[in-house]
Formats: sequence, C-alpha cells, structure tokens
Amino acid sequence: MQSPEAQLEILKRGAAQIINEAELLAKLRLGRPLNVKLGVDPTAPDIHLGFTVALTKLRQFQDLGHQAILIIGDFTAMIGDPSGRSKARPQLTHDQVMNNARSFQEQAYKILDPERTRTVFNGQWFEMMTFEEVIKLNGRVTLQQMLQREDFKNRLERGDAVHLHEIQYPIMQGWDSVVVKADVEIGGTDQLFNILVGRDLQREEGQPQQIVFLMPLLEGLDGVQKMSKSLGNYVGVSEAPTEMFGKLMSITDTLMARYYLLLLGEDVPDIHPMDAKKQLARRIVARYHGEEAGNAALEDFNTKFSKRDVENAEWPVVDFAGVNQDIVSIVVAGYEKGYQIAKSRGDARRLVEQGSIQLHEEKITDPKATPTLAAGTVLKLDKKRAVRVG
RNA sequence: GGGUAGGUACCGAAGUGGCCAAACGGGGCGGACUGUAAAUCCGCUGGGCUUACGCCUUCAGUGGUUCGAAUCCACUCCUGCCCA
Repeated sequence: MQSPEAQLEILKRGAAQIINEAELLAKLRLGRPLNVKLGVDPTAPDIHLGFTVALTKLRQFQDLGHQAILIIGDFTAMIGDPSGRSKARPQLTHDQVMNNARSFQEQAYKILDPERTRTVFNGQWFEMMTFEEVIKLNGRVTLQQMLQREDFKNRLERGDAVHLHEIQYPIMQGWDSVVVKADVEIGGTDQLFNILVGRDLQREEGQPQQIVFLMPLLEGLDGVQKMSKSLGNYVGVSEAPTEMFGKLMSITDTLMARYYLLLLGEDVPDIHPMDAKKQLARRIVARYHGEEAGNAALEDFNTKFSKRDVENAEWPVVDFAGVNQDIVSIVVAGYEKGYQIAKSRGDARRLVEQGSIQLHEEKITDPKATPTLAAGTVLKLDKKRAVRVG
C-alpha cells in the first residue's frame, strides 16, 4: 500500500471538490481499508460514460487497497433523485427497478474490482422502516435547508412543482451512509447537498463523518450540457463498438481533453488531435468490449471515414427482395432493415434530393429513380450509415 | 372547495374565425469545407398520396356553432398561480 500522502495525490486527480482533504488524509492514515460508498439509482437499464467517472474513481480507491461499497438504490430509484433536475423524475415500479439493477451491476463490474466490492440494495433497510422512524429522520433536516438547494429554489421561482417525496431523497441517501458506515462518499458535483446530509446524519448517530468526494459532471457529446440519457448526448457502455467509437470521434478537441482526464485519468498525449482522439476512442471501446474490439473499431473507422473507402467497409447486409423499385422505398427499407430506424418517406425523399444517397459510388438525386440493386454493392444513406445489398 | 392562467410541431414560443401544415428561435438532418472536430457558407426540417398544379390528415380529448375553426361554445382530462 502506498503512503497516505501518495494516495491523496493520486485520488485528487480529476476531483472537483473534496470536503475536506485534511480529514481524508487523516482517514488514509488509519491504515485500514476505507469504506468508499457510491450510490447509484438504477433508473435505466444501462449506464453511460457519465456514470463511469465516479466508478473509475472508485476503482482507483480499490487499487489503493480500499473497500468499495456499491449501493444499488432499488428503493430510492422509486423516489427519484431531484438533484439538478428541473422536473420530478417519473417514479418507477419495483419490478422495473430490479430489472435495471441487474444489468447495472453487471456493467459496473466492468470497471470495479469484484474482489473489493460489496454491493447492497438499500431496499434492505428502507423497506422495513416504520413510519415512526421516518418521521424521526425527518426531524433532523429542516425545510429551510432543503429550500436552499439551487434546484428546488429554481423550481419554486419558476413555479414548477416540488413534490414532498422528492424532499425525502437526500435524507434517504444520507441514511445509506449511516447504515454502511461510509468513510468516503463519491458523487457528482450535483450530489453535494445529498452527501452533506449523510455527514449530518452520521454525526447525529455518533459515527465518524464521511468525506465528501465530488467528481465533475462529464459533459455530453455536445460539450455543453452534462451527459444524460434524456438529452441524447450520451455514450452507453453497452453500445456496439463501432457506434461507441464513432460517437467519441465526433467530440470537439476541448471535450477530448476532459474525457482524457475524467475517463482515463490522463493528459492528452502530445500528438495530432485526431490521432489522440482515435486513441481515446480505441481505449474506451477496449475497456468495455475488449482489446480486440477496440482495434477492430479503429480499423473500421479508418476504412470508412479516414480513407472514405465506403465500398470496402463493413456495413449491415440488407436483403431488398420485395421492396419497391423506387429509391425512396429503398432508402426507407435500408434504414429499417439495416439500422432499425424508422424513417418517413418524406425524410427519405429529402435525403435523396439533398444528395446524401449514393449507390455504388453514384449519387442518386432523383426521388423517382428506380436503380437496379446489384448484390454486393453499397448503398450510402447518410454521413455515417450505409448498407450492402444482399 | 373557490378564483384565475394555460395545454400548439423534437423543445421553447407566436398565432385568437378564412391569406395556417401553422411565424420566430433552439435543436436535429443533408451538402460544401475538414480531422465524421471546431468555425464558416448553403439548404431541409409533421405524416401520407401525387410527374406536377395539388390533395388528404393534424394545434390536450369529445361533441357542437359556422360556407369555413388552432382560433367561437359545451363538457372532459392535465398543469401552474392565488385564496381557503
């Protein structure tokens, strides 16, 4: 095990805020593995790279010899974390949650070291809590404290609803920390309030208080808003290798630096930005799909886009038998069969008219064209997609 | 429970009897240029039919008034605000 000071240096990398460093150092000096808590609410069946920032940090703790406690918020997920939200989250049923939790856990273990991870479901303690206990817990937090929060304040000012159940959320998350006796809790910067409530509750229970360890929120592909499913600017960890690679290649250079820091914990290598980006994409794909897949995705990208060798690249093979002869129908079928994307005929027609469609390297711009589809030729659909005629 | 303001396309937001498939902005998409980056320029952006002029459907839901409704009326559902 490394010295407490050396550990602190490593852990500080990429962190947005630590409350506070001196306390953390003191805990590291205890010489025992620390309980490092990370709570996740399985609100969706798969996680995206944004989540992995905290997971990656947790892994770093593990590598330094500490114990990860992964809390699956099967109970809290039904409430919905209001943090940073402009609306209440939709409440989920327990079945949905448990279903999500399973795949969630599986994906988290791609990053975490299973040997040093304890996974617990917070339904274990919340389900059996009595109303009396709930009330008692509520007595420890004031409405004023809750209302100081930026997200609630904004919603109140804008006249949007803040539901009472949402107010319970930070208390529940804080109670999790008491139950698992957390030494450190990792979270995004939007978790500041929730994690601080944990500290308060621990103090009331006579426990040592946890360190608040905040990681920056990872910007989504647009480079502006945080990565989130509902904004559609995310990269899912279970996405297909080529898909993942392509998305990562589309980010700006500034964003690339952030991804290097937060996803790989490194600085951008001093090479051509494009090569740096390819390395980033390759390594991330490799992390979730294996080295081989990473290299294959890189190669695929080089063929398709760097060399623009559309004809020799790999595309989904589509059988156009039974499809109408006109190009619009063909394009619609190509999207549907090759990519499971439902395009309207209007959209398809527009693509044709705007010169996006190519068959065997010939542009087709007449929506009335009825080209012959020779087997093996490539039909280019848009910037990123094409299909091979089967 | 009472009062009041609203529910328009992916989102925000105009429109308050015909000129509305619906201004404008954002987002998205395509083309050019590139490093599938950024920046920039051009174009498209509800769905279906049609070679095309054009036609059909659509503004929370249902029913009505009118030659004609997103726009007027009635009821229903949903949301905010004020009062209790």
